[in-house]
Amino acid sequence: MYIFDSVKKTKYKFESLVEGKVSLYVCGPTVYDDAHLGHAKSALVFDLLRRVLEAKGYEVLFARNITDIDDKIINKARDTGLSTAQIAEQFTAAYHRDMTAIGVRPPTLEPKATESIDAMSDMIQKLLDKNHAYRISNGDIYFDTASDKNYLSLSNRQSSENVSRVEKVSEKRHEADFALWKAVNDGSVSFDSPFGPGRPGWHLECSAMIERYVSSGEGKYAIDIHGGGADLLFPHHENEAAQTRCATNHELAAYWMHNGFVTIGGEKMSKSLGNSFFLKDALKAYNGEVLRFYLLSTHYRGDFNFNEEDLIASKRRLDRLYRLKKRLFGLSAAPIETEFKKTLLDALGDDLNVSKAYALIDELIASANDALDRDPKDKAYRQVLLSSLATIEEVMGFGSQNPYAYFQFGLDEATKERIDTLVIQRTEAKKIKDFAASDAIRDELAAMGIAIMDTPSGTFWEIRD
RNA sequence: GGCGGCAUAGCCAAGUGGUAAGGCAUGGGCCUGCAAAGCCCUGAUCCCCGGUUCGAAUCCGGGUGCCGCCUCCA
Repeated sequence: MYIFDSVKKTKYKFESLVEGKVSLYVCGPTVYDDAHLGHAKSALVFDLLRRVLEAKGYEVLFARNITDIDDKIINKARDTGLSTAQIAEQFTAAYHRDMTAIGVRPPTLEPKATESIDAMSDMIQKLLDKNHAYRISNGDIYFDTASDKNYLSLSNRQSSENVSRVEKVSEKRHEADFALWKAVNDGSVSFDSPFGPGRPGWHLECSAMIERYVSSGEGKYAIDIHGGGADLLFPHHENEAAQTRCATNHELAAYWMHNGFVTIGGEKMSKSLGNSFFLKDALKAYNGEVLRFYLLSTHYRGDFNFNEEDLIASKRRLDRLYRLKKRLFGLSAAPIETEFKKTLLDALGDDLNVSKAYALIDELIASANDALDRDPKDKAYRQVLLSSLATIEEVMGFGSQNPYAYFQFGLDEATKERIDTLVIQRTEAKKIKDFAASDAIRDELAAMGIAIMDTPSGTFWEIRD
């Protein structure tokens, strides 16, 4: 397994801290709104990484947090008249629903910020004890960036001179110092702590939860891999790393991985730009697996420019996998180790070279169709093929749906029945060689967006894009 | 201004020294009553200039263009 470390900017052979085990932590969502395609991309990338590591035999501890307390959640609660807990609960459920739809498996651990306040208090206390943090008169506690000689080493910034746009607080020792704890005295949402009522700083959450739930203890690093979107490298991950480094005797992560952005028209998709494309809306028009296939189709480190034409091209590519599945429908075989699995994992093991993996899948499909044309009854071949397809489902996370249902995405039962009836009528017409009638029915179906295909085992139909 | 990324056929996109994977679209063939599906065939010398090398899309230097981080952000 090779991984590109986005801090050292080099691809390295991956060696886990503990033989046979991997700890992976990814920054999860702040649950104040629905997930957009950028959230989906990030979740998909690390879901794929986790699947690949597992397929390679590692036992993976995969943690992804839920930030369920934050100014944005408070604002949303105020705007809607709901409580922050209700907002957080609502959008956590929405997040889970959307992630499930695109085949992102639930993480091993999903710690919530509000349930980890004591872990954060512990870390703040350690930082205070070691003089890496200080308290100002209103009760806020700040991290002293100047006290960490390695601060800015993660994001490769020379000095904090350019880090001047953080909020101005006169009592801060340095402009770059960031809040660990915000004291609350006005009765708004707060949590009890040894430092009085208040709320934790965002950067602190991840460090504290990693230390509490994931860290293996006293090695050189707390965890193997820390992941997230490229926009988190600075300041979020820089600050996380500083907190962990100063509060404990270890660095935060042995490897850092950052995924590129989803862009629209070449510009980063973000809430602040107002060009967000919500996953739940995309899911109304497209099968979740199609979105998974599409969003994973290019290398994770590059930016991903979303557009519907490419999405349709991806859908057509995935369609081919499902047509092959139709040809094998109902067949099963005991899984065996295949050469395909080895080459697929080799491709993905090279810093998740998905393009290469997709090419292997395309080639598998073409050769399988060819082989099935020549000899549909070759049992040994079918066993190998079924095993290869099972590998695709397990590692890539797509291809697991019923192939007939896949091609009926979005149709209601009445429409399906209507189509089935027409197909039967057409078959009857064909039987008596009334081609004018059968072609007329085919045209009628085409007008409904339905394509039909005659095969040796019967006539099948598909919805067209 | 500081730091970083990207530029490969109509489109998407692999490929870090030896003469360009894969997909979508296009055109052709086989198959088909005709189609669809499927299979096969079909296209680029890799942004520009210079350099290193027997040899570079791949390394170095200089340009041009686009994007991102530096503020919450996947």
